[in-house]
Amino acid sequence: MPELPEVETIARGVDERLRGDRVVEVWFGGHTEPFATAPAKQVEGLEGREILGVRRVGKHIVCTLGEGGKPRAEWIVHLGMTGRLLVTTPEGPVAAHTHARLTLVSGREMRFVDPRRFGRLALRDLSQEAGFVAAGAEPLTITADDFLRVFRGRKLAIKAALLNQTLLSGVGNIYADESLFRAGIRPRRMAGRLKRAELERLREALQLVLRKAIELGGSSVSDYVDADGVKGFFQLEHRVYMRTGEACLVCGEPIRRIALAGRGTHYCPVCQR
DNA sequence: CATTTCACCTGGTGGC
DNA sequence: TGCCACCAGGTGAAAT
Repeated sequence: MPELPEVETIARGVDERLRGDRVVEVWFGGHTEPFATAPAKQVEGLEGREILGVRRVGKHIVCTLGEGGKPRAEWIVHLGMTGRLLVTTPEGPVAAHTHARLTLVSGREMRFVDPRRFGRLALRDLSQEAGFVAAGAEPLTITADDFLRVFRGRKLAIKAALLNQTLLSGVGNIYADESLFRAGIRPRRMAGRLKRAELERLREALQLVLRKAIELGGSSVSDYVDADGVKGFFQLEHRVYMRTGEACLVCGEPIRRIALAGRGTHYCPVCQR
């Protein structure tokens, strides 16, 4: 489900609602896949702690837990393809595939739901480990020079490069396709062969699309919802993603779909060179 | 090393 | 209706 704008929307929503709240009790479901850190260690880091803040790092949601205002641990949630992080009341019906429930002093509850179980939950004990940092550059604020540097010499398709989280952290399939369309660049072009002007167009298109998507609460293609269960609206602004065979909104040519880097990739053969 | 492919899961859709 | 193939917002391990 979630790329940078969706994760940002959820992180902001959880931060607004739960900052200053305190974890009373943690419940975990029986599936093992979501646990990148042993459940017992996660319980230890969470229970009794105050939520000092919640932020997005790449596609990860980082909840800082502490005592007396001092950070002691980070609970890191990655939503995979179908993960949801919801703030609810304990009485609300529990959705299928709920893997974690955190009851809070305020009487609310935070839930992690993920049908496909590609999502991951981890805990970093800040007395033993450093805080979580992204592997790649931040797409929203990367400078023109750094953007050029990221792709220089790369012998892979620009679409594949955009999806590589160690280069940029946060771009996924929707926003890769949408930014390449707006920059007029074919997804298969080799990253290292793009001209300076093309890469600058791409950076501007990417940042525009990401900012606009955050404003609209993300893209709800099938089942994405924010921390309150509310859908986003950026899917109404998609120009190529999941529009295979439909007319290009600029030139009328049918939008094409190819497989690239194992992902469905959508582009206009006329507008993108 | 850099790059590519595929397995990991459930659920929805569309063809027969 | 049932069955099956294929597809889906991601990523890491294995292969090349």
